[in-house]
Amino acid sequence: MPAYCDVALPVPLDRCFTYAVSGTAPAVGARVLVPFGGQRLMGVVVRVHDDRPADALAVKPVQQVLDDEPLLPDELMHLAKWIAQYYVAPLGEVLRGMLPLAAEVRRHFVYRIAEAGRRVLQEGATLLDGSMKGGSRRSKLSAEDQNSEFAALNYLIDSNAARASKIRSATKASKALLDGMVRKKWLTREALAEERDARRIERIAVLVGQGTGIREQGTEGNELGLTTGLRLPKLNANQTAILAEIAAAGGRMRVADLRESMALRELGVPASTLSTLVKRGLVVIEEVPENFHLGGIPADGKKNAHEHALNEAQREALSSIAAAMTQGGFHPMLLYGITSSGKTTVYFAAMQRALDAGKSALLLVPEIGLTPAMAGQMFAAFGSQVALLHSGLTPDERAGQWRRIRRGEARIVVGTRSAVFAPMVNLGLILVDEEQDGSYKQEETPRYHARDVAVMRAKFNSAVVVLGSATPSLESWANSERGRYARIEMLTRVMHRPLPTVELVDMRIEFRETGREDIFSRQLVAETQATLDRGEQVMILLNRRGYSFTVLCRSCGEKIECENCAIAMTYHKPSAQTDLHAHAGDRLECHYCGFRRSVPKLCPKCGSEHLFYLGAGSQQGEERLQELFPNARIGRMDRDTVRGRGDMERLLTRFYAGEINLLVGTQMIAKGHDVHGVTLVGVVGADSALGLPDFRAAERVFQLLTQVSGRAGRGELPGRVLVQTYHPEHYAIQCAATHDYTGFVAREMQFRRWMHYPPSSVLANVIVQGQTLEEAAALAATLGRWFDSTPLDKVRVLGPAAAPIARLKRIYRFHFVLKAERRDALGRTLRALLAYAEANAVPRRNLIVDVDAIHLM
DNA sequence: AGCACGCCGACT
DNA sequence: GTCGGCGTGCTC
Repeated sequence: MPAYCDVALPVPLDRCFTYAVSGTAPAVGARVLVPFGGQRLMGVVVRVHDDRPADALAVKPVQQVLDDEPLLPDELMHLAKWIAQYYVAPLGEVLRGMLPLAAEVRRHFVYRIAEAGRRVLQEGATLLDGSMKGGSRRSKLSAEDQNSEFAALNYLIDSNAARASKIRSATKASKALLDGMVRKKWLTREALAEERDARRIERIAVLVGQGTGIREQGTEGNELGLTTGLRLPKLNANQTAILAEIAAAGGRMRVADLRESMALRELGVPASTLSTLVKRGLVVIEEVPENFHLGGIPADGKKNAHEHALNEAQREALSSIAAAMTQGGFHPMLLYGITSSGKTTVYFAAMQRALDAGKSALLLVPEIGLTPAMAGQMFAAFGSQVALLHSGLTPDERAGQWRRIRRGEARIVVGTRSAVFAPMVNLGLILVDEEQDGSYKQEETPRYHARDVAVMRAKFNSAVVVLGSATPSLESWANSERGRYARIEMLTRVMHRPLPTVELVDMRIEFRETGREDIFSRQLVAETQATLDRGEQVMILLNRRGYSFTVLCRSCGEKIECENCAIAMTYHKPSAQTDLHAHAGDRLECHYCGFRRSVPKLCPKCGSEHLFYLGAGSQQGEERLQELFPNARIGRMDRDTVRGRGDMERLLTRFYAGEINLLVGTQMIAKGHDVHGVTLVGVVGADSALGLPDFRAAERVFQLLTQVSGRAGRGELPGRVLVQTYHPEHYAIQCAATHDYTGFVAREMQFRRWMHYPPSSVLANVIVQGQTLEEAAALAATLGRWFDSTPLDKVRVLGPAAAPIARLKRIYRFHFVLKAERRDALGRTLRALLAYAEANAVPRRNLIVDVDAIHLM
């Protein structure tokens, strides 16, 4: 019987730890609770063995095995190891990201009184007196806190050990105060961790007498049909109403639903009425683990309903995907379908085919793509087989969904980035919608790209993976050119609607002719007016939020920078009522760290009063549009007006209903909304990104322009797009204007080849950070010396250089960019670099390794 | 990453 | 002389 197991723990260490097991060894893939340092952590067993560790004395025992069977199937363990290797990330941190079951373990500390604490308490009177006199004295504690300390000591002398929350409620002693007492050795603290059932308990009101046949005897007794044989106590109107409600629901009803329904009827039945009924024995409350609720959506949709509506291109796409599934084995595919070609319909049909074949299917969508409308469609089509995984779930809900999927109850899963780890049973199909979307890349360790993980997962599962996009990333396009991905094309819009006509407005000429720096060109103003006059709708993309994105001092030339970041601050005007910010005053805001400050009257650097507000954001755009079109019904969509999920839906609903006929916003408005009344799309300042020091700038601009253009003409009427630009000759702009994806790709590939950027190379960004400029520079120099002195195997290194954002949240940053022709060479170099860093006092926390970085900031 | 342990300044 | 600040180094 194996005596040891290796456990991956969620700590930034590139190794596992060995623990002793007693009795039956846990399975690989099971979670365990283990002591680690002064804490208890949840880890995942990665190996069970009998190899006595070199330092056998140090081995501690596993505290508790949390899963009898592997929680993570082999497939996901394999995937985790691949991610750890590929992204140079600790396995334990990868596994933590895969398991949304943190809610099932409760970690806490218990406090006990120590010898010193008892002494303090005994000598309490005198000590207290003494210290009170010193009142202010050395201790920063207030008299109140000191009293709490004594109260806590008194409390703990009675109750042997207690948790912080308990002590707090009894004595008002905060956790910080308790930890202070631990430092003074008055208390001891012990880390504990234990399993808990994360399922929500739901309360169900059940009529007493139900199931005895009484109810079924029907209406002869009285309208409640439950009185026969029972002495009917006197009931008031509220009580009768509740009983009637439960009876109408068949004698059992969730308490939450009951409340809802009583409230809806405006009966104003107080919650206490139910407890009265319980006390009187007429109703019992059952507590059962919560099941999944569909909120009244029909459980099973019409089978293959979507396939009826398929056009020829869609049918062909579907049959390619279906054929791959039938054939079996790993089939990566790129679905290149122009905007409004109906990719979503194909996804639905393909998922249905997977179900028909007894397989499960996973649909990944960008963060912003999982709208309630989309969720509604999923439920309508697949009913209770659907599980949703998105950032809006509480940890408990997430755990609940995860379990449903793991048990095989949910065979259709829709979710954002981390849903790529959903524990699907019999996975047959993975779909990645908008595969080029940047939100698939996780911006913290492990820095994986969900699209690439999806491809590997499909490979490990011999499944079909479909990457869908109107503007595929260059990486995916290159893979399809090389034949690594099969390419499916859908090049016509549904109903044969024409693509919108795109016209460029050269803002240099506009300035020359008007002599003014207006946000909106004369042409855009005129066409907007004409479109609104025809009763049609307009969307205007203004891809910066706030009012002005820079405040410049005309005297010294400095821009006002954030205190924490090397970033110009954005000016936000006093709130229009559309802003949801609680304190939406006149302010400057840093869009990277959230820092806010008041708007200075004088330049903070030189004291000049000649401050100049530069560049128009969406807020200013809205204001200007209100001046230009006083009769338009204007809406604004950006992070200031859309905070929660519901906000976006509400705004879109109003837009859809025509309550809004002119919508201005940031790139949020470009993503996938299907509003049929839009016939004009205006694009303002989207090309400013072309000036950024970012090798993907042109690709991003092209994608954004294509996406937002795709919002025009989705209904009966043809669409038109006006793009205001200072770079009308740039190929990203030109190709977007002519709907020429392949033309764009050809030009951009050439650039990437020349510069050895992906997909002509593989790339990693290594950021070196420090609290001070000196520290960061010194660490960067240390690594720089390694690069200088080490012969690298087909890896080019750029740097050290100041990172494009040289300071972020008060951290100074330098970076290296590594480019290699081959993946394995890059990985070897990164690992060697980390080894050198460890050996040369460069702490791991000062290094960020970003493999396949999507931006180099 | 936590969290321990250990060395140093501030105040009785 | 003690407390509490925070810099180094380890975690099976």
